[in-house]
Amino acid sequence: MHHLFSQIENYHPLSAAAKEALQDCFKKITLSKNESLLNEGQVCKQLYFLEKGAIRGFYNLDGKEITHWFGFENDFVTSFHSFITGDPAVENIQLLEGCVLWSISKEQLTQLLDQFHEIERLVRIVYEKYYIRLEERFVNAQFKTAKELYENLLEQTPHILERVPLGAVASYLGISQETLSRIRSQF
Amino acid sequence: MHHLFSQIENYHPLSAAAKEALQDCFKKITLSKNESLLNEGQVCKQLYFLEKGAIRGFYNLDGKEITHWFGFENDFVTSFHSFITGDPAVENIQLLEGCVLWSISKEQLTQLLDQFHEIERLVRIVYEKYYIRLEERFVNAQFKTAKELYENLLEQTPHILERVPLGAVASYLGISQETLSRIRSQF
DNA sequence: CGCCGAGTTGAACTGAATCAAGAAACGTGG
DNA sequence: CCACGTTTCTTGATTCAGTTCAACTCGGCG
Repeated sequence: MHHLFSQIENYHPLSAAAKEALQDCFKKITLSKNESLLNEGQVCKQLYFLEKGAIRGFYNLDGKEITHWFGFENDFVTSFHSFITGDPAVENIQLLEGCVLWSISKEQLTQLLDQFHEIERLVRIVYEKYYIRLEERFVNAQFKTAKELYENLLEQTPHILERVPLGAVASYLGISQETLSRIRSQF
Repeated sequence: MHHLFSQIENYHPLSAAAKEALQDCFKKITLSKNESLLNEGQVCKQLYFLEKGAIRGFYNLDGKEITHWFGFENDFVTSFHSFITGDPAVENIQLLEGCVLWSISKEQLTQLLDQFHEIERLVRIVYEKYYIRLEERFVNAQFKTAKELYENLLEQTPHILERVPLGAVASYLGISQETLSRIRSQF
């Protein structure tokens, strides 16, 4: 739990009271490779903090699995759309490795947001960071060649290439697995 | 100002005190077509609410202007990355039509976030909505043909096609102006 | 009236997808 | 610890959607 809070306080420091309240909510989960956190059609009612391991979010398109995000150590993970709106998720969340997670329910989080201004702030700041991440990825994705996308990945998030099957990386970049394989062989 | 608050309270209702404080901060601005709200290299220190008109955000890539978002009536508008991080913006913000805007500075907003939990919540909820929007657009953009992108635009945001020059729409969709022109002629 | 920006149309080119087959790596049970 | 089947990755040949470059049309505005 130590680690969880040191990461959280990287975003925004918390009072003892707020930490205590959070402590009562977060539950530790350990799952093994290939297990699912969420299947499409379900409503995502949990927010997770990923302490150790790797996770992917993917959806099905014409019989293919399109991975649209990865989660690694110290990432917050959820099916954002479903978690916020309460709609059934269109995506699946699956473990790429055995993982150690901390879980909190939407209900619990909502209560904490009511009770603690500082937790509302924490969440606001986390959103800012994640919005910027998504924006950067979006701007990057458009108007870049497959080779440039690969180079960006190599520079910015090389751990993805090391820990994730090629097919998942390819769909994440928006290119075919064959193309990614060919590009990689040039390096 | 009436209108501004009715829109804001669509996201989250506010107490009289919070509204009063906001009222003191928001300043009305009227600008005409083609004027700039922000140029690349500047730090964006203002958040705008767009009451009337149309705006685009674009950046330069290989001598081309890539429009990556549009703002219309009732949108919040800023150079998000720059506003949050304080880094110089890579993008420009330009009016596509004459606009009526309400402006608040980052400094002012920061103070309000400290004073009012409910404003912190308002902002948090606005972020959620905008994050979901961006996510949807991102998922849409990847793996769709030019024709599908056009059809989506027609269905979901036809006002963009009606109020924006074709070249800007094309770069927004991530396709060339010529391709967009050809596709449009098929309908 | 003639210029200028915006949009259209045509022809050639190309990056990446697709289809197809084979090689390597992986892990599971005998 | 090896054999077999499955999944993952590579390589080749072909095809195609969309880009690029270039010329042309159209409508407004000084």
